Amino acid sequence: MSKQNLKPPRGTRDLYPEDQRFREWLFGHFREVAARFAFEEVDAPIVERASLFMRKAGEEIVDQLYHFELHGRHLALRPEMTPSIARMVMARAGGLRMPLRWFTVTQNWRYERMTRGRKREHYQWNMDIYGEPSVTAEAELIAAVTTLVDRVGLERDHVKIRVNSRSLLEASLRAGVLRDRPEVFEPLCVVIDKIEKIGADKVTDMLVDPAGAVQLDAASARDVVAMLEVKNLEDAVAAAPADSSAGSDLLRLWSLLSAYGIEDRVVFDASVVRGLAYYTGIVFEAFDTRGALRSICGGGRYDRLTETLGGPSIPAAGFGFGDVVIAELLADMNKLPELQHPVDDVVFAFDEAQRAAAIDVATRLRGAGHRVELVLGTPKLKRVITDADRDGVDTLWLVGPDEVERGVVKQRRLATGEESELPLDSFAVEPRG
RNA sequence: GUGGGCGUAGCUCAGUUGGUUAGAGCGCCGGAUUGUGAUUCCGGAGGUCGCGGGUUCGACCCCCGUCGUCCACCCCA
Repeated sequence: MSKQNLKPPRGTRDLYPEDQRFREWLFGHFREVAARFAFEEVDAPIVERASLFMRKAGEEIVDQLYHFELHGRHLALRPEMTPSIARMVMARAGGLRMPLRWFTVTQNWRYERMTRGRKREHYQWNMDIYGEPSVTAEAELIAAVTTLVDRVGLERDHVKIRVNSRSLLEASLRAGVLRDRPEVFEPLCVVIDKIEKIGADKVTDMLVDPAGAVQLDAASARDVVAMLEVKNLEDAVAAAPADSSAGSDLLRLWSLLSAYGIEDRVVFDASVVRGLAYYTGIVFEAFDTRGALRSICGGGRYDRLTETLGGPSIPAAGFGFGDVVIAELLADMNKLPELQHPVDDVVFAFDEAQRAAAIDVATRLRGAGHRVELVLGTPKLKRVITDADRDGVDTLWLVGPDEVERGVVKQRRLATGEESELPLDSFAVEPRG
């Protein structure tokens, strides 16, 4: 046997019990929030036809796909969940009661460079609404995000959500600088998505760049960048063309968010456009207010995706919420939960002669829904108690020679040290779970 | 992709200006008389110094490559 590298591949993670406990805790909150909003969970294969992801996104995404040819088929690990959901909706579009609310918690893969908060595999919570054209859908989605933020223990001012409308921007540009070239709207969004990181001057340069995809004149580029710097909803709405509903949609959204009581948790930001090509309307992203981390989640309206995939036109909105950035934020804020190995009862036979009796006790407890650790060897009692205490065990069942001879089992409550003896063959068990 | 930092015990790290048997704290295992949780004390296991080459009488240390990781830039959810 030659030596081999036993580390997990770059950008992937092993999850030890303490890691997995955290993940299950987080996923539990994802699922519970989704349930409270009456979303149903769905799933899809982690391997899809590569074309599902390449169709709209272009070559850069292709480079980030984990993809391979097998028996002449071009397959890929899913980099995001949205196309799979769209595919599933399209397949049953005629029979689904709209609007439908679906959520997923899935592992996604992207072959790309790693930085803080970005790995090659990560889990993502997606919530999607299909068949609802009004911003009541976006409002519900944003409310779900804030509910999750609260549930995991973050403070109200740790996270805020930036909101913009791509259709507002698009309407303004089509009435102006893009009047004759509507097709450059998407590349323009890709450029201005960077404004937070590279600054207004560089974005202006890129918009003007004669070798670039947009090629505006200098004055138009400055106008566009000036539009993005609007941080005030009223100013943005006032600047919107009269023939667009984008302004009134934004106002409606704000009034809905106010009804949810979360108006203070969203900020209008005209520079938020999101990087994905399929967004068409409201877009939003959650960020930590210190500005130290990447976006915590992102989403928006994507009314044309099903059409783009060759299906019927179905309005849709949704978001993806990753497990990596939220974990880093919780760590930074010192809000990581302390999670124990969940054990309710420990059953201990002092000696192998009491093994059968101990197994019987454990089996009856397990039958009543208890999580029971049966001590497998015969360590010292002191050790058993110390370990059980550290795991937060509720009850220790002591099955010794003395007890068995008298037909009893000794029950010790770890929290109080209180002990009592119960009949071995007929003790009552409180149901749990 | 470019530049830089790092990689020594399960974890966090020291260390040797190149020189016999590589260290600490925490953790883990065992013990401090007979069946009860703390503290303390004692003892123990565990490392081919990321991996592979090279230089050297001799490499954990120097050089090259490689893998992993972090940061910045780049790119992008």
